[in-house]
Amino acid sequence: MTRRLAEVAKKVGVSEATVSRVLNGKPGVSDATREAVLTALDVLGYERPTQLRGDRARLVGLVLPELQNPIFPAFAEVVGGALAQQGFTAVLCTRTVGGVSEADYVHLLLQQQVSGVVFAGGLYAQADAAHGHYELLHERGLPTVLVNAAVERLDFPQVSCDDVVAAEIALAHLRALGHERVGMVLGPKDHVPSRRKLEAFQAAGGDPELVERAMFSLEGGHAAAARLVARGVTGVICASDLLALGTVRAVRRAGMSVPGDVSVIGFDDSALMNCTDPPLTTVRQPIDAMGRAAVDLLVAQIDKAVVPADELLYEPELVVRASTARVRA
Amino acid sequence: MTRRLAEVAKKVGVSEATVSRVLNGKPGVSDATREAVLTALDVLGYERPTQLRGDRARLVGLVLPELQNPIFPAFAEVVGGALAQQGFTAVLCTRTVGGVSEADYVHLLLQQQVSGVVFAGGLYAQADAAHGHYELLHERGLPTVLVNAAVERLDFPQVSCDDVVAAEIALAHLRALGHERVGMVLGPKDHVPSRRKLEAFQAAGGDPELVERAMFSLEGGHAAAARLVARGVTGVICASDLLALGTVRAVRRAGMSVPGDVSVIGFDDSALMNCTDPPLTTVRQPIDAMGRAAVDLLVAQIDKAVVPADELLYEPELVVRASTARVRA
DNA sequence: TAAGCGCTTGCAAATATTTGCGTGATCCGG
DNA sequence: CCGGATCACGCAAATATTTGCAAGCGCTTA
Repeated sequence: MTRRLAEVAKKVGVSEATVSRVLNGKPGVSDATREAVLTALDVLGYERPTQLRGDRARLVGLVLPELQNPIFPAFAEVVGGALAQQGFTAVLCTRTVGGVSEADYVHLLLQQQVSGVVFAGGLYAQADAAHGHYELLHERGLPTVLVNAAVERLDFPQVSCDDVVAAEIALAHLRALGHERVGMVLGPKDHVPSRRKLEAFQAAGGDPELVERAMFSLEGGHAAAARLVARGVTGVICASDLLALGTVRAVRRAGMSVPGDVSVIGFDDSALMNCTDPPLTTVRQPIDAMGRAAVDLLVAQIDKAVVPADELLYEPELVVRASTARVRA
Repeated sequence: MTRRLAEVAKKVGVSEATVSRVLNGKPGVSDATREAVLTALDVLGYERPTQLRGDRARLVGLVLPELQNPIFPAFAEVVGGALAQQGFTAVLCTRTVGGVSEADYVHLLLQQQVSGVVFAGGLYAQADAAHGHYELLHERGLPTVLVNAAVERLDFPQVSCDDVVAAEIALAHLRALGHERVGMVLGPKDHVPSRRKLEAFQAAGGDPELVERAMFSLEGGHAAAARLVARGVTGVICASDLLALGTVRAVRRAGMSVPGDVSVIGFDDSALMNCTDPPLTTVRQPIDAMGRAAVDLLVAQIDKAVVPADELLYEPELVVRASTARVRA
């Protein structure tokens, strides 16, 4: 099989130079010609030399809801590193105020011919309306992994932190310290991890009356926790560290102290939570292991392996610092 | 099949010039003619030729040294958002342990046919060795902007925070509080912003003997600050908030308190620095303005405008919180 | 070490698109 | 019905893009 490039060139009726340019994605080739060459390439079964050549770029979309919460950069770092080791590059997609929506990003990634997509902390805000783009991915057979973002109806492989365990150990910790009136500050109503935590909380005997919802921000946590504090809770379990920090602020604003009057537990154990005032007791997600698993699952799909659409549950662990204490007598 | 624009022109019975004007939305075409051309365009399935770099891959590389320091995610969010508004997508490139090097990322981005690259906090660690990939970008004429990462020899447009002012206001603040023995914790020796801060510090009468270097991490700050504390400083200016947090830790480890015995000033004003213990006095970089400026500069280059390779200096401001206090009598 | 092969690349010709300018048509107010 | 202003549009020059030729490069083989 000599002159492979020449052969293709002949078939399309262009010069070798042109085929070469197409192969390397060089500019200076019209779209029509490029298309023709690409087609001929496939027809002749030309084995596209390694890497991204004319082939799908070795890009992977990493869709995150935000970067404000330190857990997401941390996760991006893990996933980005793991992907790099496998020869992929992460395309970071973050929603911004007035910016691009998650669905827009999916279209964009599709256009960029990404090899796969990892969603972390997905689009809960419009749980019902906006599943269209997930289905689109599914139809196109594009490798996809969901992290902490269970979308029940679709069967993508999923990697999650076990929210049931998280809620249980948090509640158990507070109970062991003698707390009876324990409240919860969760994310939006359709945020699946929050919903799961709520269920576990109730199942363990938590009072569903003492549950507040908030946007995932410090300010949101502040507002929600203020309502809880007004109702006399002595312990608060939060769905993120940021919410916990907001809760601390709300407690203080009410003239009380953490953990003197109210104990606060966060979730994630994101960076710097041991530098806060007070150092935050929190439930750590094993993001390192989760990120790696997500990448493994994705790469397996890209390599055409059949990956079961199961949900891998990772066990969280309690990190006790100084925002929880024995309940005041 | 040739003369595609001509073909359309013939079909409608107008000149190529007119079709061209319609295509580009130029004035000087009657509504009726415009309509006719537009229709013919659809009928013939005309596809506007796309010059590769402009249209095919509206990607922009965003190269960051890490994501651990909250300033980088914050910056990524600003830049990503600004790019999205202009119709570009950010490809996040972060160095990771044992992962891809900055030079590797440049090659990768080049292969991806990105429209441009933004470097933030660049490759100072090998100031002399590793400029090759910058030169490569320069040769290829790829739009590039450097943020806080001055590379003197190359002429890329640059956006930076004014380190001289930063050092001056930090030192002035400590002096005003009566501090005489003020030390500095900087980044690696060839980190340009650190070098500039050092120069300004000395120029303002700071003692160059009381300057320590560290890797940009909390632990690095801890180690460097410990040496300073042992030499009896009462104030420490740090080159990042993370270093400052490490410094706080070092002070406490030495059995002293912040700000009671030692005042600490950070740099960046990254997120959550008002939740730390103590809330950190720090020099704020206007990252929002800087990120936007970087994107504007980049897009201008992509649009073929001539952008002067100047360095835009942004003025930092002091944010006084609770890690600085009057020197102990 | 030379020769051959497969591919890449500089260059210039060919081709396509945009734009400055002028012409002729049309529209108005005398 | 005329003169002048305005506008759409084509001509052709200017500019940009596409493509083939052939030289060049790096590799393997003789």
